[in-house]
Amino acid sequence: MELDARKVTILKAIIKTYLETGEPVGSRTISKYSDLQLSSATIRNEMSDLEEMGYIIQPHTSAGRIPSDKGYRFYVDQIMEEKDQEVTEIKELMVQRVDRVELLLKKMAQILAANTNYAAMISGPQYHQNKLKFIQLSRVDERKLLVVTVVEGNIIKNAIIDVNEAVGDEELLNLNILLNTSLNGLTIEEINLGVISRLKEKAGLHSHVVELVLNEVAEAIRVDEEELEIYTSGATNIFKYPELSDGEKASKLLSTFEQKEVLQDLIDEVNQNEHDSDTGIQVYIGDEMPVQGMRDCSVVTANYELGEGLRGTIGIIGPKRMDYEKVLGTLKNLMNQLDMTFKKEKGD
Amino acid sequence: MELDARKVTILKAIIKTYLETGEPVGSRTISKYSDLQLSSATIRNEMSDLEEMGYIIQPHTSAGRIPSDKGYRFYVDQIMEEKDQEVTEIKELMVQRVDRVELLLKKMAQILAANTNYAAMISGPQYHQNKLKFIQLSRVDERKLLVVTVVEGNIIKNAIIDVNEAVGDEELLNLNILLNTSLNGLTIEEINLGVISRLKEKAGLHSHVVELVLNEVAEAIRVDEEELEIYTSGATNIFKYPELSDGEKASKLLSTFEQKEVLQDLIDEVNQNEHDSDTGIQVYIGDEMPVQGMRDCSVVTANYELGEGLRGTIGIIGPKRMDYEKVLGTLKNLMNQLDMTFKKEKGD
DNA sequence: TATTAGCACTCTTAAAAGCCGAGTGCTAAT
DNA sequence: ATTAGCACTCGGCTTTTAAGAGTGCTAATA
Repeated sequence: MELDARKVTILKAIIKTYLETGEPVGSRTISKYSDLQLSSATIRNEMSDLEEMGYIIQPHTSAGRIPSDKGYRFYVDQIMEEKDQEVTEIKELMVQRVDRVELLLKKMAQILAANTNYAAMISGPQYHQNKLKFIQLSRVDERKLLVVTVVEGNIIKNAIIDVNEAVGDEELLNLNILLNTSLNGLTIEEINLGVISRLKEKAGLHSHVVELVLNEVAEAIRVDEEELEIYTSGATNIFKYPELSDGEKASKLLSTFEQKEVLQDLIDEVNQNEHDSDTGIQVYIGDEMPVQGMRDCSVVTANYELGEGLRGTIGIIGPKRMDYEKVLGTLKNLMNQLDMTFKKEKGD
Repeated sequence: MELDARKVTILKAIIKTYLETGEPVGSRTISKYSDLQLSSATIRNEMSDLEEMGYIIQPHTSAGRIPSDKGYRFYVDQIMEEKDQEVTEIKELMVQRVDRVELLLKKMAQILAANTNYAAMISGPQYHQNKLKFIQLSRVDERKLLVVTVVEGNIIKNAIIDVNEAVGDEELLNLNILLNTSLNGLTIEEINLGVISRLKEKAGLHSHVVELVLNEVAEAIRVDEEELEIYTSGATNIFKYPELSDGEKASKLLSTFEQKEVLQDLIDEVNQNEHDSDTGIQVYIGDEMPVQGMRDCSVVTANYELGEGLRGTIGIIGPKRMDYEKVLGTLKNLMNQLDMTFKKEKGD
């Protein structure tokens, strides 16, 4: 059977209506609603076809039709091509002074959740490829040193280490100079054994301290990786959608959403796919969802990038009947904003 | 009417049973369950009395009784006196290397939620009275300086500031020395205008930089205050309690729990009361709860202290029929662990 | 006098029955 | 190819019914 223009129109009308109401939509509704002047009987015939083709489903005889996952997929693919703008008020909020990436992400999650009325998640940046920008060693106690590590993108990590040896002021200064001249500009991967042993050699007496410091640098990265920095917001928005908010489902869903590991899995999965590499936006509908326990939902994901190689993932999670247009619009918009903001900062 | 020993026994039995089952408990149950050998009829009479005295309630005629808030209160006060130990496996988890307070708190919330099967919240430390321990200025770009602030308790804050003037290496060194000699050991409040103007004077040429740095120091504190650092975990545990998990209530509750401001209000309230100043543990039951939207719950709060003046609040939120014994035990235990850990570190 | 047995009564909850209406599928007419 | 019309289906809602748990009261008992 052919999916001709009229069928497409009707299918779109069905999905759109369903997105709004959340109720199965019947032939009469479409007959009145859509601009093509057809009787409900005709619509019924078409709907029958559409059902046979797998785009819509009847939850039970004598109910209207609801979109199948395939139907949603069709719809999403359609508007993916069409949409591209729509300016939201995210702009103003972005202007606010943000000095820590963490804060920015938290805020972004909140904005997204508030704007879309769905749940939002944002993974913190994973910065494997990042260059070390700066190391600073300072004494805070007799035998405690503060190690501050700054990597490209101005991500700052602190750690306090116990050293068993006394380190004089001058020695400390030298260590700082040594560390910075040797390591700055290198990526994490580039700091290999060769570099390290050379470093220790030069450090002479205090090679032990160097070792501790390097541990901290590595640790800072490592911790960050396994720490699953994922910010979420608006989880309770799901209560706005009856089909998700009955006890059983809500419980499972919220629990899933609370488990950062699971979200991490989702993000990993998403990053492997990357099939719409243009914008990096992907949509998973229902059973397409890689994560068990969210099979009643859809998720729209996007990759963001803050400056050099600092990239992470955003996800909007909502019911299958989520307003894809709006979500896609909002996301694209946010991406633009981020781009602008960080281009500007870079240009400064 | 007198609350004699037998009434107390019966009351306790009722509450205990109710805590386990979550269902109204009838006279027959108690008659069989409790060790005092009485017929259900007698129990009924006593229950009637207890109801009249306000300790228990009949949700409707011909249902069993459930504890009133007053009843819970009685019960809690009883075991408050009794309990004091019970070692959990929190210990092991605490041993894990924790260098950032933030991480520790997150982990604590998780442990508490997992251990109790209720929701847990922990407020970050509020450190008004804290002494500045150390300031470090470093250059990261031509015109950008990194300001690292360490306060007592090894809380570290970073900020990057733009300076419009070039600052040479030597000048930077001098500024560092100046800042540290002038400010170290002072509390935030002690850094007043007098100190500041003296400082600027000494800084001479770079008084502008000093100003920026001080702004950052202040900002670091301020941000922290309004940033509402509250960590939560186990919100979805409420689905384990049918009386909380019906759509309406669950939604309201979880939303409340998601709003950090509200939780902050709760904590503020708690801190004003402080009536059991011994352990700082307080229990709010039902309508005693300062926060609207959690009136169907109870919350057990405690104050923790990490080292000098670094104090915050912990809350366990669950149904009114929460296992007070366990929660109180767990909390006290955690307090001890914290004390031990930080005493030890201090002694090191 | 305190306790207990017994019984009628109440009220909730669960299941069953019945009704309503939206929506379909099919047929016949246009 | 489209439409009108009609019988039929089936989920959701309300009402009814039944069952069960628990009480309160009274009268018997120790």
